[in-house]
Amino acid sequence: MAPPIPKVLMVAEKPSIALSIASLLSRAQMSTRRGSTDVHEFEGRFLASPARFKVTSVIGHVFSVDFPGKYQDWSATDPLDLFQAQVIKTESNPKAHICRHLNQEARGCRYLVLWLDCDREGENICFEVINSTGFNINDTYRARFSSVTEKDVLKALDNLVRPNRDEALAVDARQEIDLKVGVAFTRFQTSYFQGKYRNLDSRVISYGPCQTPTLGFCVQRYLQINTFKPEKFWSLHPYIIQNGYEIQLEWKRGKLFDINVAMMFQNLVSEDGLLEVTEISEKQETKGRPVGLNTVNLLKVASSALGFGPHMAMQLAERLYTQGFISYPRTESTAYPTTFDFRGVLSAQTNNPTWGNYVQGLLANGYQKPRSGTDVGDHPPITPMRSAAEDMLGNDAWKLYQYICQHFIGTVSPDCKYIRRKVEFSIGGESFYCTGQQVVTKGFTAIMPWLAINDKNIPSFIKGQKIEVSKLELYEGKTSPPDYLTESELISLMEKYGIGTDASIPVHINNICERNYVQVQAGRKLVPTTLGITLVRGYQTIDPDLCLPDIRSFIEQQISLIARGQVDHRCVVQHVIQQFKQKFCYFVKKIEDMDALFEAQFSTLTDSGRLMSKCGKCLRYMKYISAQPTRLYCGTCEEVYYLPQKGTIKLYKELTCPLDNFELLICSIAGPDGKSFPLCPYCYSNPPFEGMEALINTAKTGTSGKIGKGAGMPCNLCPHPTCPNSLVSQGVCACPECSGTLVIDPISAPRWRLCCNMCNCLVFLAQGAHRISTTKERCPECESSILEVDFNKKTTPLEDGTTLHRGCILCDDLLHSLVEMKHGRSFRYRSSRGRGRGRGGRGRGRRGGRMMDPKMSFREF
DNA sequence: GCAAGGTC
Repeated sequence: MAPPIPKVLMVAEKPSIALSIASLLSRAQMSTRRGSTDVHEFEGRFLASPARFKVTSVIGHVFSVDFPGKYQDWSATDPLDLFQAQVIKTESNPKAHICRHLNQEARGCRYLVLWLDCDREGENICFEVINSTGFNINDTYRARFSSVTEKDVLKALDNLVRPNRDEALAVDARQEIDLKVGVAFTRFQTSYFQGKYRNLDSRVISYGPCQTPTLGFCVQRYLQINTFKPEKFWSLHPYIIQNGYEIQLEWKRGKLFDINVAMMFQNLVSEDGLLEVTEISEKQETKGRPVGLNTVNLLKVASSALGFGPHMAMQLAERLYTQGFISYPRTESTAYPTTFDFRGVLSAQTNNPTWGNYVQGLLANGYQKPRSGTDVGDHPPITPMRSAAEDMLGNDAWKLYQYICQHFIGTVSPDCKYIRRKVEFSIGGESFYCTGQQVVTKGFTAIMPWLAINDKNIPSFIKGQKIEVSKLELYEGKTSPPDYLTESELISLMEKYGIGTDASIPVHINNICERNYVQVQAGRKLVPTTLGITLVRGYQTIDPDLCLPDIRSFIEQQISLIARGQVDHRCVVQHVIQQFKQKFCYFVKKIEDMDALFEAQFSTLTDSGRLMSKCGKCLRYMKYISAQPTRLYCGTCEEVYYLPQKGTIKLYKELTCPLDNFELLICSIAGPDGKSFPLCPYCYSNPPFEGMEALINTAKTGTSGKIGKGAGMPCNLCPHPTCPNSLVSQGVCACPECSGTLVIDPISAPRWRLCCNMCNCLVFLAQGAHRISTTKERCPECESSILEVDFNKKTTPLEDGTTLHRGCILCDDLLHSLVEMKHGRSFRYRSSRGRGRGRGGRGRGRRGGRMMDPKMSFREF
């Protein structure tokens, strides 16, 4: 029997590329099935033999690096240890199950062909795929293609190479270095400064080899502005009247910074009084059409002309791309591939109401070959694909699409040509001039009118002609500081210094905004905040390298040694990590120098905040710090207690926690979906019962502080057996929507409600009742806590006009009829499911060494 | 809660 034809697995970097490659190789004769990513199958030839192809893709990196679990606890890890820590690779997107998908698709395949982007990251993803599939390197090939065109794809398949392990290892090195350096500095800074200053409004004080130099650029400009000393200058401007027009002439010397010298020239000129035309020149100038549009230039235009931040611009571009209106928006290249179908792309634009006629003209009269640009070998420049109308895209996306179209049309339009005239004059031994210009060919500026050159007419002169000075002005000016860095300028600087990539530049800018280091102001100018300025000034004081762009270039240059196979990967990582470790140690040693700057800018906890509740340790009042993250500060014990970050905090009836004697607080979240719950400030940060952390982490109350070790246990999660505020006392029944428990909201009167202690579920009870409370009794049917309701005398539903009623909200007809679910789901006793398991919870303490289930036992009704 | 890099 003939051997079965071999199967070839091909993997691309993203689903769209897999689809294109499969369509090209199969001439659209493939079958497609769904998986984690689509798989396209067809028959063809591979290595000169018949073969069956399967083309699928990853979605970017399969893995990312992290520290093992034991390093995840901030308080239990010395950041210094991170430099020596092991790093592990975990799946970047566990829900996508890409690793499993690749492994499954690889089964029964003889060969692996990797169609990843042709850069270091792509090479690294090659090995991620190899590791996920377990292919032997001898059966693994790499296709190198610079565009997804039939010609390129076929050429790549005929010229397969091997994946480049050195380039992949360079990326591994970068990942490890970035992780260790970033996380170590971030954790140290955050822990050091947070909780020390009241108005420090950032939850994380991050450091990163890209984000920090990015911030550095913004602060550098700020410091330039702040230290700028204006200087006076003077300039001489003679005026003449020629053919009835008054013209101001420019001085060849520009400006002078010494008034005496300037006045001397003024005298010379005014004594002469007669200008002589010494030179008349006319020259044709060209303003060149643009090269193809790459991501960085798109982002710059989006920020400076359209008012979209890079983050938003990329989101819009991404959507336009997935909807097929534009080509792939992440590219560095500005050169079109030789095979680019200009006519096809132009033809799609002939119906556009704004530029359709212009495009028809280009098609009829011949469009220009675009300027050469640079080809980085990634993707073609960003161009329109399908034609669109404004109502198909929405306002913002339309603006971006419009620009992309205009830019593309501009690249195949003629250059703009204009005539520049210059007339030079002499008087008293000084030279002056005036210029004018006249457009001959609008060229691409017809379609990109914001780049148009304005005509400026000057009257005609004759060489040797003498003209009287009508007025002589000695202009006094003042040098002015630069303006804040615009986002567009920042993008240029980042590109120039190699900070980030086309895809990550928006992320870094977004980061420094979100961390509250800079703010975007009108005109998309980046104004650093006090925090941003203080951080950078701190680095400048301790170790300026930390915020300079060279820190990135150093890493890049080191890992390039690996990529070129010149130095062993481990050696480089060790060397670089050692350097950063030393910098880190020095930074830690000198942190007080930075702290001095913080002290000057921010108020310490001790001198701020209003008195709130009593500390259980020293019995003195603690101060409430309302700035994020909200917390209590005990000045006597010098302790900080974090609080829920949402809602208002008040003292709760001067009640105290039976465990630690701290006064209880009540947190109320306003609004129709609001709720309130008591908490002990000490227990909230330091849950008293073992095993609570895991539970707290699953509670989606939106209120847990998530700060400090084990933060986030309010009383409604507390399993204390006798405290009247604990879950055990206040819990009523299982939440119908999650695994939590419904608890009485103690201050919800008269709109009585139960709130889930884990999710946002709300259940409204008898409205207007005087009092609703739990009792120690339990419903024999469903084990819910029996409620005691004291109805209002006027509105009581009880027949004899009495007000007191006891019952189960699920099984008691009267109470159940008064229950109303917030989101309209049914809420009733389901008798068919395993009840009576006898796990009576209330009043029960520890059993068999394990914590009592704090969700209470009536979960399974 | 932490970096930077892919992509969605």
